[in-house]
Amino acid sequence: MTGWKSMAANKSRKSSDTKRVSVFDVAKAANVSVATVSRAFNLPNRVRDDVRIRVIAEAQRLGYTANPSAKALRSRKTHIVGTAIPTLDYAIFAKMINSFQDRFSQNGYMTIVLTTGFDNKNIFERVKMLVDRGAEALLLVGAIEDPALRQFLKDTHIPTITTYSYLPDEIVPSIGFDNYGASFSILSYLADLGHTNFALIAASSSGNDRQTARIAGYKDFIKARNLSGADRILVRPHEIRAGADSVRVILKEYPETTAVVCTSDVAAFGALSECRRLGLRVPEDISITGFDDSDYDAYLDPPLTTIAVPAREMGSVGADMLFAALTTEDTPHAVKLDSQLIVRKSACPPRTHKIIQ
Amino acid sequence: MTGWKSMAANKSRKSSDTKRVSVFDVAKAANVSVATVSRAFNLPNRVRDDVRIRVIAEAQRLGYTANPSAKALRSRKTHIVGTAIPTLDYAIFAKMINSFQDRFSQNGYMTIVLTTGFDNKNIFERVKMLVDRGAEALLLVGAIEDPALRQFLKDTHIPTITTYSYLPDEIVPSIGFDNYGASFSILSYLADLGHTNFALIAASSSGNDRQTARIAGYKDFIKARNLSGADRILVRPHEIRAGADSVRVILKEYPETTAVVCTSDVAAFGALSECRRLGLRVPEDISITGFDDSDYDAYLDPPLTTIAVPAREMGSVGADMLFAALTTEDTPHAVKLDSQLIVRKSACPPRTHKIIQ
DNA sequence: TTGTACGCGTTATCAG
DNA sequence: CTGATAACGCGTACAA
Repeated sequence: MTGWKSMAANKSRKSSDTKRVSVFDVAKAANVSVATVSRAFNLPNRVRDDVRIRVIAEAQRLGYTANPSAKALRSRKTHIVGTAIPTLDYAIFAKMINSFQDRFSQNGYMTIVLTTGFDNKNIFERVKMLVDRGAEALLLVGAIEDPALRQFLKDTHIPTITTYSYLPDEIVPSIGFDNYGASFSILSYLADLGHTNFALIAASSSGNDRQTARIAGYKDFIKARNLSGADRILVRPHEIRAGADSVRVILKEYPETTAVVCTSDVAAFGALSECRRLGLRVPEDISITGFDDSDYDAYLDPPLTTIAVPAREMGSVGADMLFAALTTEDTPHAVKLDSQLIVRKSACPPRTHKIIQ
Repeated sequence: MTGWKSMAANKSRKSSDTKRVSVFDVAKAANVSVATVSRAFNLPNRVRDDVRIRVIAEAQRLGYTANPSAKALRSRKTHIVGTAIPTLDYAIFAKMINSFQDRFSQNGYMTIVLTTGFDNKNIFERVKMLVDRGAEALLLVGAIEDPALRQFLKDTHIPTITTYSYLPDEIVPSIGFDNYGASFSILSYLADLGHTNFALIAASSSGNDRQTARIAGYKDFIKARNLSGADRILVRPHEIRAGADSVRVILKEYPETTAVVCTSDVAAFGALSECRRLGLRVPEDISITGFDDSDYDAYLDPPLTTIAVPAREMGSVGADMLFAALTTEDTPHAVKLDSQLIVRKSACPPRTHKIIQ
């Protein structure tokens, strides 16, 4: 039990009884100049083999590791990349960050994550924090809604990409999929099944272009096909409970509804569970669809029909894109990933019978 | 479309056409020395009011923000905290990191996250990465299994805490709950219901003290009460599918089993779903319990009886503990959080009938 | 209260 | 291929 705590109590010197070893120490030990030590690590082929080997050996023996701050100060490279995402509590973001971080760390970069909530109108402050902290590149989510942030990005030229939405007209490269089209494809599937009466459970679209696009896709499809339900839209936070509440409202207010479309799996899950609690059969009495393709969707009762979102891929290829940008390689301006309709069992042709309410 | 890309293509100068403004620039603009500028920000009360105001104003106007690397180099404070966790893909860790990061960022610290997988025997490398990168403090998960890491932590005295397990004898402070006891409490509940034939679905315990403790709790309880199933233990990764596969094996190999205990909710969820697929009723035919209390547990069919894990709390009070340690305040050596048995509907007294296999 | 000057640990630029 | 030395941008004795 002689951990750092006993040390910390000793106010005189905090965690540095044995002062950190620097290039200087290694230089002395290896009988070379500091410049050579630095080169031995950073430009290995510009130092004679035996010297390099000796230097590295001494460094190893002394336990030397370059001070990242000094390194960053001099080289102007922090090797830190910043990410601003709505939340880690939501599986798709966690999944994306997980693969992003995993991939980027292979390039010697560390990932700082900052959560911002779902409304992109207020992320400027957070993003500035990130770059003030030395982030060399940025990973964002969705469209850049704040004009101030947009201007900032233009001015500073800091490599940035944005994810989840395919945004060919955005000022920074994007990697994502067509949220509008995804809505279309799921509505199209339901319409082909024979549904004409829809309802939508969505999250707030304020500063959230993914929700905005999904909702727009829903509305436009319905209008285009002359179906009904274009304004049967319930907006609630991304929570299971919200899905449950919403479906109850739908059943009561719009009993003609035969298909409930959700812009997230959690909402769909809540809706599913509430229907069961109410004694309604899904999909026989009512069809329900999700969005995300969470791991558990396939194991639900009934298995959830949904849209598969390439979360992991956005993280890993997003990392590659950003790294390419960092190294001045050419980067595609926008890459469009597929979002696939996953047909399972939570939707079927509309009921022809009455449901007891 | 004049983002950073067009700039990056211009190899001559990357993202710094307008060179960063420094204390020097502000000093000049405000007609004071650099020292005063520095003081205006860091020791505000040691500079005359009107001067300070002028300096801050000029800084604002020029868009000055201190270079974090220079600051860190000089002050020996990076304001970065490192976290090494198994994965972000698993909700409880994501949840913990989310609240940790949220809390710590309020203290002006940035959080670097590095994933390590579930086996703590190999995290030393990753942890060293973190401190080499300037992490002032560390958040780990579970017992410190690697002697090299243990020694490293002792030598460097870098503030570290470990989470998820209550570990009063660990060399660093811990915040977590009694995993062993949690197993006991769920087994106890099932035994009181009348169960005598158990099976366990667990994850690998290699370098994972939480699993080790939960498995030990399971075994010990069964032996202590002279029940059966102490060695009916299936070890599979934390995946839904693994839970499904496992329960099938149990049904086939150990048909006498009436209660399946899982060390994670995902496993339990998979087991639940597989039972349904097999036409078995839960809990009438077989009882199943989970571990974690994921958000969706309450909405499952049947709602899952499980152990509630204080993930969010571990993150936020863990952040507080670490911050206290960083500021040389006294820190409790180990804080024990509650893990509560949440009784829902996935367990009941054992069947008295035969189940069709 | 303010300014001068030094050093934090590296890397980059020159000579040699 | 190697060594001396000048920055990098900031905080802080010390002196004024």
